[in-house]
Amino acid sequence: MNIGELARESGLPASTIRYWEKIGVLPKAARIGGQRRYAADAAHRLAVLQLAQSCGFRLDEMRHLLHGFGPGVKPPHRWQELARKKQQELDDQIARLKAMRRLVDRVLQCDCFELAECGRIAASVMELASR
Amino acid sequence: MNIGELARESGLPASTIRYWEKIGVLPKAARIGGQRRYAADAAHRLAVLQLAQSCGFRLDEMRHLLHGFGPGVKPPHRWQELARKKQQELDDQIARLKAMRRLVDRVLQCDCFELAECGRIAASVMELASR
DNA sequence: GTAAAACTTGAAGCTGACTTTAAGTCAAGG
DNA sequence: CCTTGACTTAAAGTCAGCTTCAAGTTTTAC
Repeated sequence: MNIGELARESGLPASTIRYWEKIGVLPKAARIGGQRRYAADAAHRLAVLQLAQSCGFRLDEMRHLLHGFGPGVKPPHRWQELARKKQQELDDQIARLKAMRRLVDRVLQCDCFELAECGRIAASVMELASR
Repeated sequence: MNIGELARESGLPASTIRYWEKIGVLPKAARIGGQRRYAADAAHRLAVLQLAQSCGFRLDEMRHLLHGFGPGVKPPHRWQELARKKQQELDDQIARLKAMRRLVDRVLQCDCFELAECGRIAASVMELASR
């Protein structure tokens, strides 16, 4: 499989695949005549990376994700610290977004002319300040 | 009030206040001897903007937020479209994060050596692909 | 009156994650 | 064999949202 096919299969632009390889998120691909060749599971690995990315992993965190795989070591074991930390971050982020959702609700119910005299907005501002 | 006092009151760096003015998120402040002077409610307006920002509004969206205020028009009315759209965005993002949380859970319970043979990860990837 | 602190501006620099460009190399079809 | 399309690289450009810098001006305190 060359990079174009992998791009089509994974839904990522080829430029992104090259970029991920360049910064070490992907291992260096084997070359034939200078061009990258990928095994059949490459798309699967990319899918895992896309999953990780959409789970809020940054590229530098993702660099460590695929390294664990190999004979003798169960990767999830290596992932545990990373994943638990990320779980906490996700929980925090969900809580924050829910708070935002409530604030937007409250502002929508507001009916006043002046910012300064708006109790709902003031309350929201207080709530915000307390985080 | 000069920019330094406003910075202390709002908790924002002066550089950010200047930047927000420059890109039109804040109206141009009145000047005395070339230096910005602010009325007492300026900090409150900044707080509203910080609130909006932490509700996920980007700066270009925030540009419209303070415009509604003035005699005769209730700002929340103007905000409704923006806010409802943002509510939808927030709901989507919350749903996404919850899905991510489940996926990280699942990966943590995984116990296999190879990506390709991992049913849990594969299932997560499917779930990802379906969004 | 003078020195320090705070202000002013425009421009450049920063981070993260790419995308685009330029100039060149390789591969597949006819 | 030749054209066309896909590939290669390094380097520069992009976006958001600032921060930092340099050089100069204004205010404030003594």
